[in-house]
Amino acid sequence: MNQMRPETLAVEDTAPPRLGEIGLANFAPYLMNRIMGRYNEDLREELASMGLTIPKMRSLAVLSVIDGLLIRDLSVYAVVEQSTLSRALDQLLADGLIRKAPDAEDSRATRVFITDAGRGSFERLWPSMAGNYAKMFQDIPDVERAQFVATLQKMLGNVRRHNI
Amino acid sequence: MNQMRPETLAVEDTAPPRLGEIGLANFAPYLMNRIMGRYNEDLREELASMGLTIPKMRSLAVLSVIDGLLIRDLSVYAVVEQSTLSRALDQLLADGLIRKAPDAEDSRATRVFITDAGRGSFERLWPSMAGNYAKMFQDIPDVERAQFVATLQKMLGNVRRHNI
DNA sequence: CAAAGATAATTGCAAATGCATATTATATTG
DNA sequence: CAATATAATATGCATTTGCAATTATCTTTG
Repeated sequence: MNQMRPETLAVEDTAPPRLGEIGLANFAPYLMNRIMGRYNEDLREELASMGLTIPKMRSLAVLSVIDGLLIRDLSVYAVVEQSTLSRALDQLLADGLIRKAPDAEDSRATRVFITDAGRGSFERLWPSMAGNYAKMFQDIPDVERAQFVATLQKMLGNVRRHNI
Repeated sequence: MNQMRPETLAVEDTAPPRLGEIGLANFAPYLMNRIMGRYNEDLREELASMGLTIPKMRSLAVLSVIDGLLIRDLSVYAVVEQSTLSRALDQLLADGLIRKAPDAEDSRATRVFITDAGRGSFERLWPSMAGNYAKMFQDIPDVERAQFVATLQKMLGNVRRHNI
C-alpha cells in the first residue's frame, strides 16, 4: 500500500481501486445488498400471506416503535419513496391498521398512528422477522454483533441526508 | 438481562425481544436497509443519466469481476429476480454492453459476457460508486472496516441458500 | 429407455413503483 | 401585505417488477 515511489504519490492518488481489485466478497455494499436482498425475500412470502408488502410492513414496524410520525418523516425512517408510501398508507388505512390525523401546527402535514389492529398484525409478523434476524447472526458472538451495529450507526451518520 | 426469576426462565425463553425493546437504531437489518436505501438512491440519478437501472448496473458490476456466468448464477450474484434480470439483459444486449452465448454443456442455459463497451460503461460509473463507498466509510478506521466486512461475510454465509 | 420430474430461461399480465406534477398550505421577501 | 418561493401530500402516467405459466432441455427412475 505504501510501496509507491514518492514522485508518483502526489500525481494520481485520486484513482480508486477497481471493483475487481477489491473483490466482490470484500466490497461492503455488495455484501450488504446480498444479505438484505435475501432477508427481504425471505420475508416476502410471509408478508404476502398477511396481505402486506415491504413498504406496508416497514411502515408498521417503524410506527410500532415511534408512533404519530409525520408522513414525510415516516418516509425517511421506513426508507420508502414518498409517493409509494402515500399509496401504502392508503391501503393500511383501508385495512384499519393505521389512522391519520392532521398535524396541529401545520395543516399541510399529516400524522400517522398505528391502531391496535396494526400492532396486532406486526406482532404476528415479528416472530418471523426475529427468526430471520437470529439466523443472520447465528454463531456470531455478542461483542462482534455489538461492534457491527456500532459501525452501522457510524455509516448511517455518514450517508444520511436528513438528521433523523 | 439476567433478572428473570429462575422459575420463569425455562418456560418462555423462546419469545424474542420486541422491536421496540431492541430499538430501531440497534436493529441491524433496519440500519442496513437505511444505509443501502441511501446508497442505491444516491446512485440512481447517475445511473439514469447513463441509461442504466440498478439491475443493469449490478449485472455489469458482477460481470466486470466474474465474466461468462450462467444467467441463473448471475441472478444470485446480482441479487436480481430471474424475470427482471432476463429483461435487464435484453436491454444490455440491445445496447451492446453484454453478449450471450449458449452453454456448451447444457443447451437450456445461457452464458453472459460483458463487452468492451460494457466495461467502458461500468468504468465510467465506477468513480461515482467508489465515491459513495468512500463516503460511507468516512472516518472509520481500516481495522474497523476489515472487521465489519468479516462479519458481513459470516452473515452472508448464514443467510445464503445457493452456495455461490 | 420411456415417462415423470426437475431445471434454465422467457413471457403474459396484474400490481407496484417512481418521476413529474397538481393541490393546498405555509414562509419569505420586496 | 401582496407576490413569490417553498413545503407536505396526493395523483396521473409510463415504466418496472415479480409471480405464474410456458417452452425447451436435461435427469432420474421404474
